[in-house]
Formats: sequence, C-alpha cells, structure tokens
Amino acid sequence: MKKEIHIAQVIVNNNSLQTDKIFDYKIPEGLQNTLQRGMRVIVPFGMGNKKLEAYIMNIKREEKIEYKLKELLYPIDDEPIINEKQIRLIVWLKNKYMCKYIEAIQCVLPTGIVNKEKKTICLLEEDWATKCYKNSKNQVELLKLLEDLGGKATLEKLYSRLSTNNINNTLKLLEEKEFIKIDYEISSRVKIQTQQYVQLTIEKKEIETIINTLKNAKRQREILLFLKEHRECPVKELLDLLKANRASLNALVSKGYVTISEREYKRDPFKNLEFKNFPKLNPNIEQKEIIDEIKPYIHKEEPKTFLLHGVTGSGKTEIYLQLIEEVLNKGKQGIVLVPEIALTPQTIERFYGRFGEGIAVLHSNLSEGERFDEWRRIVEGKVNIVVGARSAIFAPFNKLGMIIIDEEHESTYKSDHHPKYHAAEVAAFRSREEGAIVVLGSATPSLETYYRGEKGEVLLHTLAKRATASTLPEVEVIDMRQELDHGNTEILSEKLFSLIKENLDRKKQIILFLNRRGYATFVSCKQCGYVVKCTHCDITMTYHKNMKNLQCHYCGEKREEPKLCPSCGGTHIRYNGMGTQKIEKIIEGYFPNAVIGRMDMDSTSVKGSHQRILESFKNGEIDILVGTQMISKGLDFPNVTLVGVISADASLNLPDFRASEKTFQLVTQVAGRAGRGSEKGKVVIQTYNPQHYSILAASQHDYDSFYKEELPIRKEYFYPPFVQLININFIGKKEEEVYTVSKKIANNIKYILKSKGYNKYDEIVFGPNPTIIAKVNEKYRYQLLLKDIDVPYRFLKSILKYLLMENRQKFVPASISLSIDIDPLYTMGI
DNA sequence: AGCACGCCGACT
DNA sequence: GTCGGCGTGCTC
Repeated sequence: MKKEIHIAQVIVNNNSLQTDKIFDYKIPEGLQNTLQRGMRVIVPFGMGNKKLEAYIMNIKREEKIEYKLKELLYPIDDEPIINEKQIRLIVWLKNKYMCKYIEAIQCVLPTGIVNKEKKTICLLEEDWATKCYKNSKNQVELLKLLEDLGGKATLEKLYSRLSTNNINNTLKLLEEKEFIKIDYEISSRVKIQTQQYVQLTIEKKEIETIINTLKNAKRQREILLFLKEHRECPVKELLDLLKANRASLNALVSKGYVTISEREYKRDPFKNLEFKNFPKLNPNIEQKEIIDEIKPYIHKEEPKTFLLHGVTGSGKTEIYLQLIEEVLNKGKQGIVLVPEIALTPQTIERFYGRFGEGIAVLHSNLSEGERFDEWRRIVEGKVNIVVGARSAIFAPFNKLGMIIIDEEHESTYKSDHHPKYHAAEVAAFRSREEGAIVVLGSATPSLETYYRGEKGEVLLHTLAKRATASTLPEVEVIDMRQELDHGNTEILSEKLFSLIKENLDRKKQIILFLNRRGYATFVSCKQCGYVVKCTHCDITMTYHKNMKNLQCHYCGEKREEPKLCPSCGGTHIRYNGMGTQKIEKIIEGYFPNAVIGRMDMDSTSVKGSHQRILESFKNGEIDILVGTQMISKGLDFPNVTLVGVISADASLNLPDFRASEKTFQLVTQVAGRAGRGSEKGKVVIQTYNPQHYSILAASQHDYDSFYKEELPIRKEYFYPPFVQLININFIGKKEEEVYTVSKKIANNIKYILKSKGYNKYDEIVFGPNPTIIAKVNEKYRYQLLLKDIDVPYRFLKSILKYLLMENRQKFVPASISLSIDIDPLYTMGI
C-alpha cells in the first residue's frame, strides 16, 4: 500500500475576508489517528509562521501533492468541539448569508471559547548597550524598554509604552542581530468578570445625623438615602440611577461611610424567578385538536413547520408545553425561542415549573463563563430543553425533535450583526437536517409566514378563543384631523385627555405608547392628513432638514419642500417628529400630580433598569407609563385600564415597505395591554389616518382583513413574500468615495445582468441611495437594494459573491466596508 | 488581519 | 546607514 499524505483542511481564526477560505495543512504522523473534523489545531500561518488557531473542516488523503504544504503544529481539543451537523450548518450559514466562515463558526460556538494569540518579545543579548550602534535611537529605546520590563514583554505591552505605532522594522533589525527573539503564544481568553459594589459601612440609624452634616453635598445625601433603602448596589447602576458623579461616591468612601468592593460578576438568570410547580392543564377542545394534530409529526421525524395563530392568552404556552412533553417522552430534545429573555421570565418559569431539571438558558445577558457552562451542559447531554433568545437556535443538541419560536413576527429574531441570520431560517434548516418540527406562534404573524401558511408550506392553526375569561378591550380610533377642526392643536385629543383624567381619579394605571425610534421624519398636511409619498415606490418621502428637501430613500427621487399641501392646498404643513421624551414633558404639564415613568431605549440603557421601571409600575408607584414598543410586549398589569396610542402614524409613515405591517403588529400588541384584570380595558388610538386598513384592522383585532389588504400591495410593488430582498450597505469616511464605489458596484451588477439577458436590471437594482441615517460615527452609508425580479435568486447571489466576496479587493477599496443583509427585515432601519 | 517587501524621500 | 511612510500582495 502506498503511503498517503493526510491533509487537514482548516479555517484559520483570522477575521479577514482574504483569509476566509480553506487552507490545507499536512497532519504530522503522530496525529494522524487522533485528529478529526471539528477539532481545533494550531497552525503556522503566513510568512512569519505566526501561530493561529484553526478549525478542521475536513480531512483528506492524497498520494502526492504538487503544491507546498506546511505541517500543522498541535491540536487544542482532544475531541471535536464542532459536530458534523454543525459543520453542515456552518457551510449553509456562509452560503446563505454570505458571511465569513469564521463568523459562522462563532455563531455555533459560545463566545469566549475562541482563543487569541499573543506575540512576545524576549531579550537575548544582555550586553546590547555596548554592541549597539550609537545612533540607532529607536533600537536603543526599544531594548531599554524591554530590559525595564524584565527582558520579556508582549507586543501590546511594548506599544502601550511607546509613542510610535510601528516598531516592526526595528524589531526585525534587532532579531537579525540576534539581540531579541520573537515568540508567538496562544493565550486563552478566560476572564472572570468583576463588578464594583458599594456597601454601607454605617448603621441605618446614623444616616439621618450624617446627612445633616452634608449640607452642600446633595448627591452624597441622595446616595446615602438610596443605600439606606437598598443596603448595597453595583456602582455603575447607582451612579446612573441617581445621575451622580463618581466624585460624590469617592467623597463618601474617604469619609468612611461606604466601601467599594470588587466582586466576581455572575448573573444568575433565575435569580428573580419563583419556581412554583406548574401543573399540566387539561387542554380545551381547540388546544387538544392542535396538539393531537401535531403530535404524530413528532414521531414521524420529518421536517414540518406549524403556525399557531392566536391572541395572547389563547393558550399557546400550554400547547408548547404538552408538545415538548411528547418530544421528551420520545427521548428527543427541544429548543424554545422567546423574543427577549428579559421580558419573558414567565415562559422560563413555566418550563421550569413543568419539567424541572434539564433546562438550560441561553441569551446575551449571561456572562461568558455562564454561557460556556450552559453550552457544556447541552453538549454533555445533561439538558433536554433550551429556552433562550435568538442565539439559542444554535444549541448543540444531538437529538433535536422540536423548535418552538414564540412571537414569531418579532424582529429580534433577525441578527443585527454578521451573519445577519433569522432564527426561523436557521430553525428551518435544522428542521430539514435533523428531522425536527418547527412550531411558530404569534397573534400577529409575519406576512411571509402567513402567506406560506395559505400556500400549505406551513400548517396553519388558529386559536380563536381566549383561554381565560378576560375579554378583548374596547378600541376607539380618534381622528386627529377632526381634533384640529375643533381647534385642538395639542398632542392629546380631548377624548384621551378626559379618559386619562378619569382613570387617574379612579387610581387606575395608564400606558401611553409612542413608537418613535430612529430619525425618520415625514411631512404631512394637518388639514387633510396627506403624506408626501414617492410616485415610484409607495414609500413616504423623508424630510432632510439640512438640504430642505424631500427624498425617497428607495429610488433617490428628490423634491422641493412643499409650501402648500399638494392635495388640499392647505397651509398647515407638519414636520412630524414627536418622541417619548417630549410626550413625558407634555403629560407632566397636564397632570402635575401624576407620577410619570418613561421606558424607552434611553431610559433603559442601564442593565436592570428595565425591570426596575416595570417593578415600580407594578407596585403602583407610577401612574402613567410612557414608552416605545418596549412596553408593547408581554406586560401583564391588571390595574391598567387605559392604553393610549399617541400617534399610530409614527410607524405607519416610516419609509419602509413593512411600515403597515409593523403598525398593525404594534397597535394590536399595545391594545392587548389594556384590561387584563377584572375590569374591561379601553384603548384609544390617535391617528391622522383613521381609515388606514392597518389601524382599522388592529382596532378590531382582525388579522385576516389586514392580511387581505396588505398582500396585494406587496405583490404590486414587488416586496416579500413575492420577491426576495438583498440589502448591501457601503460604509466609509469619504462620502464621495462611498457613493462612487457603490454606484460602480450597482453598474457592474446591472452590466452582468444585462449581458446574461436579464433585462429588468433597473428594477432589480435599486440605488445607491443614502441610508436613512446617512452618517453614523463620521461614516457615510449608501445602500443598494436588490430584488429577484425575473432573475433566479441564486444567480443574483452568485453575482454578489463574485463582486463582493471573491474579488472584493478588485472592486471595493479597503477604505470602504460592506454590510450585506440577505432577506432584510427592514430596508430602512425602523 | 498581519506581515513582508519594495520604493521613496529625508536626515545624519 | 538609518528611519518612517505607504502601496501592494500573500497567507496552504
């Protein structure tokens, strides 16, 4: 038998497009029997033979090789950390989302497992001072520094102590003279997270007297008072919460009233949960029918997707639980995805309450160590159910039987960094590969999913009744145009104002909702409600204040700022741009005695502040809660009897094809927050578009009629589910360059399409246009939007692969970075 | 991404 | 001979 050469085909852990390919390494004789696919090894890479971590994707044997091959060095793992299914998943992710191998690998592995190399420099020549040229200033400086650092230092360390940013030449010269030696070391990135805590060192009784001594130190008094209540608190949270300065705290430390200690920071995901037993319920007829219909598919082990379409409270969770039970009985495993772990402790509580042990939780709030621990438990087979957010879809189960995606329509299931995967897409892939079923649940399914349901690709089940007795709230749509006619130019309609007053008087709680995120402003007429739209795109035009014009961000059409309403000739042109902060101020003015809380991205940036606001709302400390879409999800407060949607138009008029769908979902979800207790709730929706189908349908809790209105529009204007979209962002510091490069790419794509006989290239390629926030962090962004109109989707993608992946250096300068979004949820960043 | 290599201009 | 800057091209 001929002697064969064993070759490992690896992906190196180097986050660069140019190294994003398979590299072949010879396997040393001693390792030929131990190395397997999915193991990590250290390879010598590049001219300097820098040691890099690499992942074995494949092992092959060849009799001879006609190209140069290096030998890999040594393995990191003694068994594969990536299994065969995951390798297939990695390849699929790369092809589907056009990402790098390493990015796909990072999806499948918990963060922190990936090691990083370090370059260390050792001093060899102790007598360097006499042997060195007098005038080589840099060399002397470096050697001196190295000596000061004990003759050994990492490259990072050297740079941190030097002012220059390039010592490579100097190092090279010194290495040639054998004054120094350069080593590469791999260091594992295991770090214990610590957090600073403040603690009181004095008795509570003493506080009052001490406070009197702090006459001029308002913040210090506040801190002490806060600590009197809470005893201890993480430093960062305390300062953020009280808007206090570190100096105030330091003053207290130096006076000896408080101490600060460093503690290992490990968040216990179950800290605040009560694990009451959650007994199995008898399903009602509706639930039973659905369970009985899905169960056989669990046993058939064939890929199948189901959609449970039912309002909140219609008993979806019980169906999930009973299906999971069936999966467990069969010896299989299940993944349960929820849109945001922070908002859905109930879900976890229920799964724990029903199944007890054998549950893991995966989400981004876990510390690296914790995440790693949970991941290990799954790999070791100690866990049968994983509950988690988006990334939990990659749970390394071996006997996957079912994937549940609750609130399927939520945009949190779409990843916002590369690869920009959608959890439901990954679920579908795993379902096909591993013979698992997928169960999607939503009261307001995404249009795409419902469409697939109609076509039979997804098995659709509707839960019409509410499982509990509470009834859906009464919804009233207020026409803000009429308010104007009556002379009310305020932000609140008379109706909503009087209802707030009445509910406050009755000591009931109120939620006011305004979805204002992003910077999109639109232009409308106060008298007739007309909104300026692009003639080609059915998309609202965006007001650019600096240029004083209107632009369509889809096709780039520009228009003069209108002086008069193009529809009715009125003079009350409105530049819309109301946000939650402004609302808060206004409401404060109206109701000075009410306690108002605000919940949006700004007020919840601190960890835990989310819960804190909700907690005080729950305890009745807040009368009116003002918030963005954050308050639309899953909150259950029985004392809330009034929900006001300040302006349903904010999301309706966003320049995005999904604006109507988003509005429908939001209004429906928000409306569901009212009347969850014994008293029937009331919902008021303020709008300038009272006749708009998404608002009408939402006010009647009527998904079907929304769907029937929206679908033809998607068809007519070529949007999903009728076409597939690809969104490419070009990002760079010089606007001119970003534009010309993206323009060049657009022309290249069109040229290739044209040459292959696809003549709708002008409809396939949109742009380049500036993105809705055209400048972020001093960088300009332009986007290209592609639609697969009369062209095979695969071909369109192969063009992009050619231009932007395989030959990117030729077409895109290094100064411009790219972001490719396959099947973007939003094209305009809602 | 690193890193080397080549080329240039400047300073000593 | 030394030093720093910058563009280009390669990594099995």
